[in-house]
Amino acid sequence: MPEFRYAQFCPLARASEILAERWTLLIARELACGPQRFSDLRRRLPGVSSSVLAARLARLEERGLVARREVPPPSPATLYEFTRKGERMLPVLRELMRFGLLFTEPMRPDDHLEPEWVPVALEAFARGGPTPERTIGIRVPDGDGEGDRDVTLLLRGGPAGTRVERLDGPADVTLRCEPILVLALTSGQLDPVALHEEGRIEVEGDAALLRDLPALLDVSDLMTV
Amino acid sequence: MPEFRYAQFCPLARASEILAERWTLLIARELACGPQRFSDLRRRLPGVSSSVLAARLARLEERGLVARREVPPPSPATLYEFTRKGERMLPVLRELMRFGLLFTEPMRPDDHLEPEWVPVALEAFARGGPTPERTIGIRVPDGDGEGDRDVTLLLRGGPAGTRVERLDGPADVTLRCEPILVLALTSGQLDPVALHEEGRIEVEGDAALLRDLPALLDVSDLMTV
DNA sequence: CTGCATCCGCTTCGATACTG
DNA sequence: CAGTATCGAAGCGGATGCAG
Repeated sequence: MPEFRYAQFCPLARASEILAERWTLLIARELACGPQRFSDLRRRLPGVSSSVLAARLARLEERGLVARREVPPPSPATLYEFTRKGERMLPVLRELMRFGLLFTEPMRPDDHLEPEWVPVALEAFARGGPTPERTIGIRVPDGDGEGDRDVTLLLRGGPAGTRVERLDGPADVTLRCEPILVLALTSGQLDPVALHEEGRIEVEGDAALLRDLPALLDVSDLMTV
Repeated sequence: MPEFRYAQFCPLARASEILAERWTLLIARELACGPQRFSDLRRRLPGVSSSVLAARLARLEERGLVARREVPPPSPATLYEFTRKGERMLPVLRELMRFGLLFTEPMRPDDHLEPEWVPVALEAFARGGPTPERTIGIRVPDGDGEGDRDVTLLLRGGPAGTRVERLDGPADVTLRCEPILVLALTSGQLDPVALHEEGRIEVEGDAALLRDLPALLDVSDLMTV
């Protein structure tokens, strides 16, 4: 299995050899959602071929960025997960997400959208400076087979910036909506009060508090110029 | 000219479509050194074919990330440079450089090393927290045709972190050495006093002050675990 | 079922040659 | 100097096969 190399003594070139191949960064994003099986990854990455996925995982493992863990019976499986070294990719993913906001809209006809991407993305967009002291809960339906488990997160504003916690809990206001609406709401493109009145989102608490969403995140800044 | 697309509504996927192709990130690094001509880029990126370089530049221009500027006679040329939008790539380059440090050593036999990469890399490694209040000058010889112009920079420690200025000026101590030694010196792998005694580096001022280099930068942290 | 390996047709890449 | 043209090689997506 040959591997491409740039003849350059430069950390950027080394990073590009490892990460800048087709699918590799998206595999990393999936692992940032937690350990995944081979078949999970195939389902969550429509279009990837099994041979390429196997090759990428093997390469990441060989580099020490990803480890496999065998889950014993009754439902045996191989889980792929980040090593400590692999977690070093997370800041890279963060900046790529922030950069990519410039090109995210419009949605394209066949675009897939995995609910679990929402918390990972919002972590990347969390504002660093002081933000309004609000706790906003977000739930997006994870409708795999109508099991209707929600992906949940808490956005917690504060003087040291916004923190994202991937769990459910008490909040000043809680929003439940399709993942496709999260970007428009966090950027301020769509008004949560209007959406609530139209019945396109579910809100527990005062929907007007959701107008603070853009203040908690860098989304609107990152989507312009 | 077809373009690859991931069928995913996700900023990371969009960013990967644009940046995670062969050579694109390295082209961006060159533009981070300043405007460049087509032939500059070819020389600084050994191995890139003219057709791929042209295709990448065309794509970056079409995305609004890079602009061309015509320089009028007497020495007419086309310069490629970042747009404001293109400068949004810089944080991505920064994190990739920081990640890539894990895989930078060892140098490979045919590795090229452009002196102008040094200031760009050190900007990426500048420590954010309080650092010793020292000003350290670094000069690396840019021996293109023995013109012996140096690439110069100042590393300025302070309570708000280390700043990197790409210019010459007064410093507590100034180091002049081959670019290949900069990584070993800034990570603390090699001792500047010993190197100075061996005559492998030139120093103006007290060579012992160069032992503060690792404290000004994140290099040693980023190269481990 | 899961976790791949193999084959095939298509796209992309690298090297060289050539042009305004 | 700034690219385009060409062509063999490598990489990729999709389908299929197969062992545990």
